[in-house]
Amino acid sequence: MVAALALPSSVVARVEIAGPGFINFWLAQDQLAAALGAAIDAGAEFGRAEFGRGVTVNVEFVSANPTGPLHVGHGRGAALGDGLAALLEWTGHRVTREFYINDAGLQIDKLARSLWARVQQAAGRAGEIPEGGYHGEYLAETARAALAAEGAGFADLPEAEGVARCRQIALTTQRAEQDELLRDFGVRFEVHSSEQALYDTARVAAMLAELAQKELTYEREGALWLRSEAHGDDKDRVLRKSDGSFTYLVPDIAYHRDKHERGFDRAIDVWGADHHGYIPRMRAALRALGYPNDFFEVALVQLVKVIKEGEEVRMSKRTGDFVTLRDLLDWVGIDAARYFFLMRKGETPFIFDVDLARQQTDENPVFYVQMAHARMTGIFRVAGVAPGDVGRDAQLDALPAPEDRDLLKELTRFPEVVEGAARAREPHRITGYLEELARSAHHWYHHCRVLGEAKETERARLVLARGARIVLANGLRLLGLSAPDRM
RNA sequence: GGGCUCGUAGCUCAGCUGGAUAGAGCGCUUGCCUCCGGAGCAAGAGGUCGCGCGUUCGAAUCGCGCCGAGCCCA
Repeated sequence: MVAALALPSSVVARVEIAGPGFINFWLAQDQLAAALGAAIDAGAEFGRAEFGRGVTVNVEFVSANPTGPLHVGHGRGAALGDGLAALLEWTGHRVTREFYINDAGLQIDKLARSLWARVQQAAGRAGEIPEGGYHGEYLAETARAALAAEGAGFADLPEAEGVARCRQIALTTQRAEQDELLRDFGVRFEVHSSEQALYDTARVAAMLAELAQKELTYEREGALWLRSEAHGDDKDRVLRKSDGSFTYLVPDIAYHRDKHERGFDRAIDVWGADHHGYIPRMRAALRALGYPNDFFEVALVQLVKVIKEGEEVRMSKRTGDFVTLRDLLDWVGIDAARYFFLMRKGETPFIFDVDLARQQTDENPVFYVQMAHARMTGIFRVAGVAPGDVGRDAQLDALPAPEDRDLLKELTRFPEVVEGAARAREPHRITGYLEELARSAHHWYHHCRVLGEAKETERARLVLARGARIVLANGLRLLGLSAPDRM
C-alpha cells in the first residue's frame, strides 16, 4: 500500500508502518518552510478559504424583544452569531447579519400599557402596570423623558390614544438603546426586519395563501391547522386559533419564507435554548413549502450564569431582573466579553467568571492570547525593524530548537482550523486554537532567543515571529477582538 | 407522561464526521530562575470518560436501556 502511493520524497520524507492499521508519514522539512512563506504572503488574508463561494447565508441573531434592555444571554447570542457570521465570511460565503424585531403582538401591547401606567405615575397619578406587564425601572425613566418631550398634556390624552403613542415611544426608545449597546459591543447588522411589516406588506397573507393553495392547511374546530406532521413534526399545528388570532408560527413562517424569497441559500437562526422545542415545527413548515432540507439551521445558545467576587450575580437594579449586557461590558470590556462568550460551545450552559475576565495575568485566556501577539510585536520593536521588512523565507536549518518547529507547525494549521470551525458552526474552535498557538508562542519566546543569535538563526526566527504575529492577529480579528501591539 | 440538550481530572472545559498510552488551563506537590523583550521555567500527582448492554478489528465518540442535571411541551 505504501509502495503504491509512490509519494514524492520532496513532500514526504519518511513512511513507517506502525502497528495494525497505522502508517506514519514524516513531512519533508521544506513543506513546513513553504507553508510559513505562504502564510506571510497571504498576510491578513491567511486562513481564508473558498468552500463557501457562491453560497449566500442569512445569519439572524439577538432578535431580542424590544421590551427591555439586553441581558448577558443576548450578549452571548450576539457574540456567537457575529462569530459564526465572520467564520462564514472567512470561508467565502456571502453573509447577511440580520436582526428580527418582534414589534407586533401581545408583548408589545403590554409594553405600551406598562409605559402608559408609568406616564400616569410620573404625572402624579395612580397608574397600574397591567397583569404580566413590565415592571423594570427603565420604563419609569422612559416615561419621565416622554412626559418632558411630549408636554404636560400628554398624560391627559384619552387612554387609547396615549397607549398608542406609548407603543411608538417604547419601541423606538428600546430599539435605539439596543442598537447603541450592540454597536458598543462591536456588532453590526446589515438588515433589521420587522414583524409588523410582515403584516403591513401582506407577506403573512401571501404565505397563508400559498399554504392553502398547496393544500397544506385545513380547518377544524374553528381553527386553521398546518399539516406539519406529514413533514416531520410530531403533530399538526394550529396557525389561527378559533378566536381568530394567529399563533407565533404564522409570522415566523412568513419571515423565513421572506428570507427564502430574498434569495438566501441558508438561513441560520441563533436561538435561546429554551426555544429548542420550536425547531421541529419550523423545519416541518419550511419543508412543507418545498425548501431544501439544509436551508434552515438553528444554533442554540444556553443560559449564562454570571459569577462575580465568588458569588452568582442575579439582579440588576436597572431591570430588576437579569444582569444586563451593559453591566457586563462595564465590568470586563468588549474583548473579554466577546472572547469568553466565544470560548464555549453555544449549547452548553456557561458560567461567566467576571473576576477571571478582568485579570491581567495569563490565567485569563484573552490576556494570554493578546499577550502572545504583543510579545511577537515587541521583538520587532526591540530589533528596530518593521515585521513586514524581515522577508518571508526561513532556512529550517537555522531553526534548531524543538520549540521553533512546534510554533511553526502550530501556526500553519490555522486555515484548516478555520475551515473546520466554519463547517461545524463552532466558533469556539478558534479560541481553543488561539490558546494553543499562544502557548507555543510563549514557550518559544522563553526558550529561543531571537536577537543576538547567529545571523541566520536571528533572521529565521524573525520570519517565524512575523508568521506567528500574523496568525494571532487574524484569529483575534476574525472573532472581532483587538490584537494589541503592547499591553 | 413525551421530547431536546448535557454528564470527561478537585474546578472550568477541549476532544472535529470511531482510531494508537484520553488532553489543556487553574488549583495541588517538588525543584529552578528572579538577567534580557514585565507578570517566568521544568517535572510530578490526579480520570472505571455517569452506569450497563450492544455494533465494530477498534468506542469518550455510534445505537439501545437506565441513573442524574437543565430546559421545552402536555
